[in-house]
Amino acid sequence: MTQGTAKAARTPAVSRRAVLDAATRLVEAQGVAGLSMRKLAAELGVAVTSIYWHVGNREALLDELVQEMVHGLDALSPSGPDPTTRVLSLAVGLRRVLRDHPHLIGLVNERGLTPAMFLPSERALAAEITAAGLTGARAAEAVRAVQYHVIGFVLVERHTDRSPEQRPSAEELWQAELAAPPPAGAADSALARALAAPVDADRLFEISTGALVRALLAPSPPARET
Amino acid sequence: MTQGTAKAARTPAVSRRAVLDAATRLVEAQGVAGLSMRKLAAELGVAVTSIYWHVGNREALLDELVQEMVHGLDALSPSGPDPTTRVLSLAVGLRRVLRDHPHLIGLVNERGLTPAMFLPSERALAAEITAAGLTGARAAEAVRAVQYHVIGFVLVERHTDRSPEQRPSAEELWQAELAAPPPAGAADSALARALAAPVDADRLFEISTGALVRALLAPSPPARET
DNA sequence: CGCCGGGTGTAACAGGGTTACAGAAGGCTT
DNA sequence: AAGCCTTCTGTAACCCTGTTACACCCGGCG
Repeated sequence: MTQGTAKAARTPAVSRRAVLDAATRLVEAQGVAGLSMRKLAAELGVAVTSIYWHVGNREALLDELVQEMVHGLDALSPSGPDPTTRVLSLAVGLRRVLRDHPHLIGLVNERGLTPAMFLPSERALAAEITAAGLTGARAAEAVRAVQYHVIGFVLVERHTDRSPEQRPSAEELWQAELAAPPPAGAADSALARALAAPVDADRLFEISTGALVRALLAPSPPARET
Repeated sequence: MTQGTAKAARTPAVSRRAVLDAATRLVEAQGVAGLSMRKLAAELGVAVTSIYWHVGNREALLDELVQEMVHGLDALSPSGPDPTTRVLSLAVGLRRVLRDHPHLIGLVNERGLTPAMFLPSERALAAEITAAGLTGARAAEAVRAVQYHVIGFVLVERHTDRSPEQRPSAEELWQAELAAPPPAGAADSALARALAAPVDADRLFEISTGALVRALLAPSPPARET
């Protein structure tokens, strides 16, 4: 179904490509929830059934979008002199790609394509972490730790980005904390002031990822000595 | 609107509490998307408008649910002898609570209540990190790094949990990697085998969080010296 | 007694995904 | 050339969603 292998009969009003492009545009503009088959048809000046003809389904349409977007993740190559900075460069690149397609993670999540999506970066990470001297299960844990950290970070970022009006914002909450002097445990006013400031996501990512990677690639075993 | 302060006239068919409880049940069972006002009304044996009378809105209803659930996050207390293990215990507790309410994060996210939700844990983390010797901006960065890490980890976990059928599972992908010997960079077969195994989330969380916290609380400054 | 107001129900609106069905138009076979 | 077959489009409907205008019931109060 959907196209087959024969040639086009009449000159089509829309093509599968046009539908996919318009859908991409809609998703990028209004999010996944903003993609409706009727809106799509209206934007293309076409009846809804034509959409259904070219891409069979809303699910299938999203599937296709995800497949296309995921291919943008293949070109991740590390850079830097030592393994630590190379792993960090991979993490930074992965975050950048994920941030550039904010709806990608959600889509991939709904479609259950997460493993396939992250295989390329997983492979690159594995190579660098092997080069750093880790092997076997230790290396696998390090790979996954970095992956989870980066993906999770972007997910949190996306969450905070998507809610423009925070009822009691973190800033307000911590400024209230500053007002009431020392009844709770907020003794360090500099800390409270810093927590009242908005998050510098770039810097935070650099710091936390750097700390994680350095600790993971350190020679000492991951068990703590009290 | 919605109740006011007067006494009940006739014996009401449903109460605000009953609506909230039924809604909680529905959300826990079928997720946020599974909560529809009509389903809710049907389950309570009542017309839709009654739902609207007691809780004004779907948004308001979800708001209320979130408020109730968030209060379950207040009781997080650290345990352990040294700051590192105490911070780790906070991280573990936060992850446990979040995992126990899988829909909580999504709800809170949609409602923009994330800062309020995580203020208690933020406060506890700040206290422990201060006790570890960090101050001011450094301490704030550490607090947020741990927070982002834990929340992100749970988000990733939730994502992987919610998709039961992964088209090409990570296991299959890495086993295919094992079959083709050394054309790509997958030299370490033990690593590939480890990556082909399913993720042990508990262990991974312990390892990655431990590494992160230990690196963050280490005396050396977070800037890397190339 | 009549009025007021809390609480409920009926029915409708707009907007979503999806599809049964009819039709148009070119390519192909006979 | 006639006719069928396939591709593609449009109309109209079905069922779902959130939401609301309106009428209604019924206990308390003046």
